[in-house]
Amino acid sequence: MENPPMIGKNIQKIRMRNSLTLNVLSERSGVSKAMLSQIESDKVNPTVATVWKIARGLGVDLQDLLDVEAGPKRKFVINRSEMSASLDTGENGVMIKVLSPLEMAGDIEVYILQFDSKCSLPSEPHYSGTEEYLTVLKGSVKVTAGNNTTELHKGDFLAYHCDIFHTIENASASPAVVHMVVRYYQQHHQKR
Amino acid sequence: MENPPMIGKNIQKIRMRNSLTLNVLSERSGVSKAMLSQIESDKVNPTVATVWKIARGLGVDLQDLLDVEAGPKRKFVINRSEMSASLDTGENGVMIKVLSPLEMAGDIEVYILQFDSKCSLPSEPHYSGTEEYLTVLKGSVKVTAGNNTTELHKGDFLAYHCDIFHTIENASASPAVVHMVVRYYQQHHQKR
DNA sequence: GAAATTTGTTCAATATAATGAACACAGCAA
DNA sequence: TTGCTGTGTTCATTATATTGAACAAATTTC
Repeated sequence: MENPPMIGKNIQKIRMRNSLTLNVLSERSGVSKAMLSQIESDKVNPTVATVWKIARGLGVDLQDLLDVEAGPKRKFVINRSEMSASLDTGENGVMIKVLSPLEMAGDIEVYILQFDSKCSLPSEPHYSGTEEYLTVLKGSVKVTAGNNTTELHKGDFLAYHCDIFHTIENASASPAVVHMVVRYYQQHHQKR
Repeated sequence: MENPPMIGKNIQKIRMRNSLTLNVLSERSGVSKAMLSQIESDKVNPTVATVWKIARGLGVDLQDLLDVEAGPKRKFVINRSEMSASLDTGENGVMIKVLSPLEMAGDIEVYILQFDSKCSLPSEPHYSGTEEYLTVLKGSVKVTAGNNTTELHKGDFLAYHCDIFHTIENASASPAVVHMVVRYYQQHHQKR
């Protein structure tokens, strides 16, 4: 969204579609008829509370009145060879492959984690609201978040919040492979 | 969304997370420091234009400031045995295991797809904005979306929009296994 | 320690969102 | 024609969002 949203036309479109009159919408929403007219012709900058009332009166969600720009559809193919070089985490024995391309960073990221025997991968807390989805492809691992430990074996799936310190550990004598998805609810950006 | 949104706390949370001061955010957004303070303490009903400026200054989308508080934190462990029975798709030869629990349906869903040799899985268009993330765990598959076909081999990763008719096909003579994540951008809601 | 800088908060003034009433223009009935 | 009922638009007033400056409290600097 590059420009301030043009809510006026959206509201009018939805109102027309439902064959509602300004008087009726005014009654249903609690917003004066005059205000509705001025908003629809983009003559004023309405308050979010007012727009919310209108959305309620129309029976739609607030998001529907704000311009939801479709945004460019993305399609990324990452061949195994083009894949970004494996990261080393300082902790030895863990190989991290980033499957998702850089353009998706901060939105949703996909990794393959390869654990040697007897090694672990600690993680700092991510941004609040972030979630991780683990699928064990080979071997078994122990996931500890806070004071909560879960043991996972091949084929198991785990979804958990990761805004606290957490660690993934392979305590067994054989290697383990984990598919991991990190999803950021609100995209983060550079620090000051 | 049943009550008018509490944008104040959301704005403050994001600003704090990025260690931004009111002065800095004021410069970046073009909204006065005084206004920012009052908005964060929910003392006024800001204009949509103002909130949009703030979102721009924070580098986030307008939706992120209006979003209702992120519900209860979830943690799901799905053992391989407890996993929902494999779905049959009508098309023979494709086994679909749903890793993510029912509570996550419509938000983000995780599957393991097992393809026998020479079989395919067609899919109706999902909701607009939906994306799929494929990781090939074994074998190779061909993904066709619209008139666009991509060939993937073991270890490859693919991210693509799936609001059009698309199909995943295993043309080879050996079975294939695919890890698939479906992510719905806007939660769908009831029509009027 | 005191002064200077930075934090976020309130204050009075201004710009403007929001309102109810009056308005203009339609279609429709006598 | 003359009303009459409904549409959406402007008008004058009120309510309030927004601002720059002044403010107090915490932190840094000398």
